[in-house]
Order: sequence, then C-alpha cells, then structure tokens
Amino acid sequence: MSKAQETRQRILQQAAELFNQQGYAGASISDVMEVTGLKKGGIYNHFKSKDALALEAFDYAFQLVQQHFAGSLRGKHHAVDRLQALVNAYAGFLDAPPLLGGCPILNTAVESDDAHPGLRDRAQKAMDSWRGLIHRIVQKGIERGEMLPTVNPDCVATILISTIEGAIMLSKLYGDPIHLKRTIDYLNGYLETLR
Amino acid sequence: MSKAQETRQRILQQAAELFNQQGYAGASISDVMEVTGLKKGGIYNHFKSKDALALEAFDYAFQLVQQHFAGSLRGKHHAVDRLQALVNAYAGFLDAPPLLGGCPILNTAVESDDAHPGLRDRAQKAMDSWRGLIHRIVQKGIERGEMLPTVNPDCVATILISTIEGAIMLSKLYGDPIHLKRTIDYLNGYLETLR
Amino acid sequence: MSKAQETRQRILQQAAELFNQQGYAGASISDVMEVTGLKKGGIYNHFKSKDALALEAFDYAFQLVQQHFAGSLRGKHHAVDRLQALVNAYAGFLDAPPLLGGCPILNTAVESDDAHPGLRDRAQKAMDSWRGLIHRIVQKGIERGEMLPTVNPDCVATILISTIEGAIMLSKLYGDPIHLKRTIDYLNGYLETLR
Amino acid sequence: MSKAQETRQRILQQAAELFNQQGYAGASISDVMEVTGLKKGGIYNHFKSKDALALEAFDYAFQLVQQHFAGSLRGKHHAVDRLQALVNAYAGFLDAPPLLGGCPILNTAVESDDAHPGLRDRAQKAMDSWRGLIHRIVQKGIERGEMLPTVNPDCVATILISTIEGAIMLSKLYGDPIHLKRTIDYLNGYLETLR
DNA sequence: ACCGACGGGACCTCCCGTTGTT
DNA sequence: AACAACGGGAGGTCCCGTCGGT
Repeated sequence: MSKAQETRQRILQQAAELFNQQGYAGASISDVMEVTGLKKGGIYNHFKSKDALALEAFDYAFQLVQQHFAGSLRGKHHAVDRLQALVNAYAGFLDAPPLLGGCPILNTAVESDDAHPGLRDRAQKAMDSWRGLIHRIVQKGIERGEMLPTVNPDCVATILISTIEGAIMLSKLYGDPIHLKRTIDYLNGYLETLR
Repeated sequence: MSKAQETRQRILQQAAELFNQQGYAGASISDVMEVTGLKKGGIYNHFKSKDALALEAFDYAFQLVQQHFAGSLRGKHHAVDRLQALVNAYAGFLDAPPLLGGCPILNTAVESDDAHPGLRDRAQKAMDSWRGLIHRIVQKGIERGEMLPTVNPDCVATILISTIEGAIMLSKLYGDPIHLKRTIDYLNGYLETLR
Repeated sequence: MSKAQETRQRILQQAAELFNQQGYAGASISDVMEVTGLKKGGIYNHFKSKDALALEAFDYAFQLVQQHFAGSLRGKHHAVDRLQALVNAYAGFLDAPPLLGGCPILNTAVESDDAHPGLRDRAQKAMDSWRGLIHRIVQKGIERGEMLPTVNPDCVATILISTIEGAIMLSKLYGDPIHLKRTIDYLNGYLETLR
Repeated sequence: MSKAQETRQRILQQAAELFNQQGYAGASISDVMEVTGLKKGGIYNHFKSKDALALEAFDYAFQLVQQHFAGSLRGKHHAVDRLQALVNAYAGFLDAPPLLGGCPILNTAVESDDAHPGLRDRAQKAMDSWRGLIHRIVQKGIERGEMLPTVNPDCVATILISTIEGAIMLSKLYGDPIHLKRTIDYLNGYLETLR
C-alpha cells in the first residue's frame, strides 16, 4: 500500500472513531486534524470535503463492524446457532469494541434521519445489509427445517436489531453493560423458541 | 402565566422540536431564532446560554413524552394491561408524535453519551424515570399476582425500552412505521406470556 | 440617520474605495475590516456576503461619480457647453477624485467582464446611465439647432466615453495626469466641430 | 525547442489567457493547473512563484499582441496608412483575438495600478513600447512630409491608445463590438485630417 | 520533468454571546 | 422584554509553496 493510501486509511480510521463518538456535526475538521496529526492541507488532499470524509468514514466503520460479525459466524451451521452467534457477538461491542463510541449504524441513523440525507442513505444501506443477513439465515433455516416454518424472517430481523440497538443505547447511556447483557440473554432464549 | 413566561415556554417548545430533529450540535442559535421568530436578545433574555436552553428544552421534551404516556395508563389497572398500554402508546410516536424528530431520550442519549455530560445526565434521569415506571408496574403486578413471580422487573424494563427505542430508530431510518408496528405486536405477545 | 445606517454607509464608503483600488478579488474581508475598524461580525451584520457588499459598494461609488458630474452641468444650457463641462469634469478624477482608485465603472467593467456576472450587470447599468445622459444632451442639442443634425448621438457617446476612460487608464498607469489632460483638450476641440 | 521549453511555453500561453480573463488575483494556481493539465510540481518547476508566472505570462501576452500588430504594418509605408493599419488591426481583438479576455495591457494596467507594482512596471513598459511605435511613425511622417508638421506625436499616441482601449472596454462590457467599430471608423477619419 | 503529499495559513462565513437602546 | 449592533473567534474550504519520490 502506497504511503498516500496508508495516510488516507489512517485518516478514515481515526475520523471514523471520532465521528462515532462526537457525531458528524459535533466533530470539526480541527478535531480530525488533532487525532490524525495532519494539517488541513493534508486532510483535504485526500477528501474533498468534510461531507465526503464523513461518508467514507461511515463506510469504513460499518465495514469494521461487518468483519467483527462475519468472524462470529465461522463454524456455525445451524440457523439458530448462527443467529445466536450474531447476537452474542454484540457483547463485544462494549467490552472490546471494533471502534469506540458504540454502534456506528445506530449513531449515524439517529443523527442523520432528519438532517443529513447523504449519511442517512449510507446508514440505510448498512442496515439493509444487516437485515438481509438475518433474513437469509432465517429463510435458510426454515428451508432446512431448522426453524419453525411459521417464523417471519422480516420480523425476526426487526426484533433482533431493534432490541440490540436499543440495548446498546441504554448501556452506553449508563456506562453499564448490564442492559446489553440482559437483552442478549433474553434474545438467546427467544431464538430457542423458534427452533 | 405572564407574557414573559409564555414567551419562555414558546421558545422551549420550538427549540425542543428543533434540537430533537437536528441534534444539539446540529442546530444553531440562528436556527432557534428562525423557528421562534425572536431575535438573539429575546432568546438570551430567557436562557443564559445555548447549553442552558438545550438542557431545559430536553426536559420540556421529556415532559411532553411523559404526558403522552401518562394518558395511556388511565383506566388500566392490571399490570399487563398497563404495560401493553405503554407499549401501544409508542405507535403514536410516528403517527401523531408529541414532537417531531422521534424519541428525545433516544436522540439525546445517542448524541450525548460520549460528548456532552450535561445532556447525558438529563437523559439518564429521564430514562431512570421511565425504567422506574415499568419497574413499579411489574413489581406491583407480581405482588398482586397479576404477573408471574419469576419475572424480573429490571429485565422487563430493559427489554421493553430497548426494543421500542431500537424500533423507533429503525422506523425513522427507513421512514416506514412497519418496524415499530412489528415490535409493538411482538412485545404485546411477549407481555402476555408474563401473566 | 440611525447609528446602524451610519455604520452601513461608512462601510460602503470605505469598501467602495478599497474595491476601487484593489479590485473585488484583490481585496479581502480582512482588508475591509482594517479600513472600517469593524470586526467581521459588524460587517456581516450589514451585508450578507462579500458579494452583496461589493455590489452595493459599486452602486455607492457610481452614485458618487454621478453627483460629481451632475454638479458640473449646473448653469450650462447649450448642448456643446454641457458636453464640454462633462468632459472637463473628468480632470478632477485625478486631481480631486470623488474616490481613490480611478473610475469605478472602468475598473469594475474590466475586472468583471469575463468573470463576475453580477458586477458586470451593475457596471452595464451604470454605463447605460452615462451613455444615456450624453445621448440625451446630443439629441436635444440637435433638436435645438445647437449641434449639427448629422451628428450621431450614439457615436458621440461611444467616442467621449472611450477616450476618457482610456485616458484615465493611461494616466493612472503612469501616475501622470498628462494623458488625461491631453484627451480633454482634444475632446473639447472635437466637440467644437459639432456645433 | 527542448521538451522542457515546450512545456514552459505551453504554461505561459495558457496562463496568459487565464490571467487575461480572470485577472491576476482572480485566478489561482489551481486554475492554472486545470487549464494546463499539469500538477503543482510541473508548474513550480518552471516558475518559482505565482508572481513570477504572472509577470512572464503578461510578457508573453504582450508579445502576442505585438506580433499581431507588427503583421498589420507590413507593406504600408505612408505614416497615416501605417497608423490606420494599426487602428484597424484592433478590430480583430474582438473577432479573432490573439488571446481571449481583451487587451492584456488594459486589463493589467487597470488591475495593477494601485495594487501590484511588479505588474504595473511591466504594463508600463509594454505601453511605452506601443506609444513609442506610434510616436516614431508620426515623427517619421512629419519628417517625410506625410503628416502636418503641427501634429504632436505624443498627443496622437495618447489619443489613439486612449480611444481604442476605452472602446475595447466598452465592447467587452456589453459583449457588443459596435463600440469598437465606431471608434475605429472615427479614428480613421481623425487620422485623415492629419495628412 | 513531473507528480503527489503535506504544511501553514488566508479566505469567507457563521457561530455564540455581550452590550447598549428602546 | 425585545431588538440591533458588534466583538471575537471557530468552522470549512482553498490557497501558495515545499519537498520527497519517481
């Protein structure tokens, strides 16, 4: 990787975390300068605007999260096992987070929904990808007879995601992982009932 | 109410909605001036800083939400009925919201958790109040034999709040109330199992 | 005049001279701050952008020039006398200029013609007004028999304005009023031939 | 011409036109990069600063104009013919200009007179050269008896240049060659009277 | 000879908050 | 109680110029 690409990647990585903690509107280019150690010229050489940087930084953050979860699925084949693995992987979001500041999709969705169409589109796409993953696991599970045929894949996706994201919010608000742990336990039980 | 108090109240009301949509960092005093029709002096006469206004505006928003839910409990006496009434009351958050921009507790919690201790405290207190309400309903329900004695009030609070807040986020992200509706149906069923 | 109007007028006056000397692109808001003694907040309170200030400053400059020439016509009734008075009034543009930096129409026309449509429009309107004045004087002169009926008012306007503006440029370039003086003498003679 | 010299020449040529249209202050190195297709390094390799480039670009532009006029003199021997040829050559400035943006001497003189001593010097030298040419033609014409001995060569130079430059400004301001055409016709007549 | 990355700073705009005035 | 004028500075963008690489 060329030096330029390295710098660009470093900016993305550090800006992603910054935006994830302070929000897009709450973090300034000066803040980005501080965390990257670069001056404005150095940053604007790689990204033509704060907006463009924010968009790419979100994509970077989402990709980080995706990798985190892709790993958790390895070796699990039963649909319910896979869903439980996904859910359990969220425990790491507070203990050993892929990036500080909580779930970037949640953060970005909440900040952008009424104010920032560009970011909102990215957050939607990311959420689509996540919902699609759950949907496919459930559907395959039904086809294979691993899950009850009455289960609605869309509903499962909505319930899992809602509960987990809400719990992340709660645990971050209180600085206490207990809320996330409770919902993870609960969701594991819920998933068992779908076998 | 004196004229001054009226003005103050109008500022709070309009600023609350503005902050709820654009976020604290994303909305400027100029924006507040625009929605209130007042000039700077008129606003700073009532609030000594943007921060102070934001704090009070959040309290105002939370109180609005509280009233919305307090109403839904009227006439319900069985614990499970009361919890279901609360849950169902959330449907109105998208159809006929007490204020635009979604749930202020969610929005404020997500924006403030890593960046704004003052707001974070307010959001925590608001959440405490909400959790306390659910907790009390469950506890009383157990005492009265309306709910299974094995039910953990803290867990119920965490699950209900997480799921609903996550669903609000989802529905706002997609501009589609379906996600919130799904979780409300689901939670009604979940609550039935606790009888 | 209110204090605000006074300040606004002072900004216009000083900015007009600044832009007339350094050009629109060559003068910064910092320069405007320096000559007015105001800070940015004070300037942007009266003008919403540098562009808006530049446009109004040009209008102000043109009005200054107009007053300068309107005065020179007083008491002259014969068409040729009036035209000569106009031409002679230009001598003052270097000795006792209404504002430093030469003729604002010339300066603005040259800077804006390929680059700044807004300013270009203003410069055109200003020039229209000047051409219209000469045109009317000539036309009335012909009607009254003060000037030869073969004279073309449009041509006279073009020739007078071209020659004077070109001479102002020359004299400013060399810092020497001789060029302007020569053309004024010459134009006085030229105008005599139209009697 | 070496490849380096070719590149240098290409930069000058394209920068000259750019500066002639947008002005020195109004055109940035980025603009120069765009029109030349080179990157910063490629430009600064040949010119040590924007200033140096601007100075040379002006010289280049002036030389272009000079060649344009030198050609018009070929085959004309009578002083008045030669002056008329010069004047008529200006018609091409709008129809088939040696470079876009009007007369570089006029543009540079107007922009630099109060603000840019370096450019102003160059513009003065260029103007000296033009005035000198007219002066010599007139003087020789008097010596040869082709022009009236009472004619003042300096005055003729001032009048011709002023009128033409002013007319270029007018025609560029309105985007209409009529003003330049009128003054050219007029100056041809004026020159006839000097025979 | 040319490119690309970057520093350091100027630019315009908008920000928050204060003050004097009505 | 509300406005209008202003200070002082932060924000995002773009600028000019340098320097290491190729």
